[in-house]
Amino acid sequence: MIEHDIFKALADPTRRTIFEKLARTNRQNASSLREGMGISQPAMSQHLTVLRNARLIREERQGRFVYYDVDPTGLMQIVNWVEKYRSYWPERIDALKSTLKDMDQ
Amino acid sequence: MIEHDIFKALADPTRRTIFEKLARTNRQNASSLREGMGISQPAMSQHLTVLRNARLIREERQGRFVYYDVDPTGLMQIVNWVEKYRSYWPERIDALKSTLKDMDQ
DNA sequence: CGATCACATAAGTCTGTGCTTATGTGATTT
DNA sequence: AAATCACATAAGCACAGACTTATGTGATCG
Repeated sequence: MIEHDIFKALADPTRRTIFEKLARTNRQNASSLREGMGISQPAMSQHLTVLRNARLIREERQGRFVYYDVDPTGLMQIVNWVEKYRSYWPERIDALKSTLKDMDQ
Repeated sequence: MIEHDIFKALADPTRRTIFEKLARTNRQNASSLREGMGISQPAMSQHLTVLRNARLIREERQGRFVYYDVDPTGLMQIVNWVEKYRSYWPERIDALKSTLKDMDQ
């Protein structure tokens, strides 16, 4: 089940950080992603494998480097999942959205 | 962090089943939700607490019964999260969506 | 060709969590 | 009031998973 892999992958805060970091900078290899994160090289490698299996990121090998970027497939799977429950979305979506934005502060 | 609670909550297959079951039937109490799920009453109680804390469901106490239904707040938080990465969505969204639908079969 | 690099895999540890049984709590029924 | 119900909480167990150090692998460089 792909959606299971996605939610599992995003349930870990370190992996969400990696994903968000990768979403800001267009393309990065494993080593440069690791900078400032305070985790070992194997830990990063394992996290990247989980994110890749969930199709949230994809890799592009170039010599001895492996570059990563966001894979839209995983994101679209999430959109697909929430849309199954669209009937529960409130009518005034924009109002709720700004409320949620305030909650983040 | 609310989004952490949401992804954690949805990372468990039993909790996704409960949520989906609840989304199909408008309102149900804990006992009737438990039917056919093969888990103990405390397990159900614990799962419902996790889903409620993530604001994916909400409760309405009525005497000794507790009825649950889908809380739009959690769903909207997910929409909010994925929309941060909207720039990565492919141009031909509909095409990808039908591809993903085929993958589910 | 040997050394070094970027990354993957192996193996072990420790914490988190999903489950159970047992028991508590408050509302309802008889 | 006592019994029963619907559900919550406590405590303990077993497995999953996030981390580490050690080592393997394949590409690049001097």
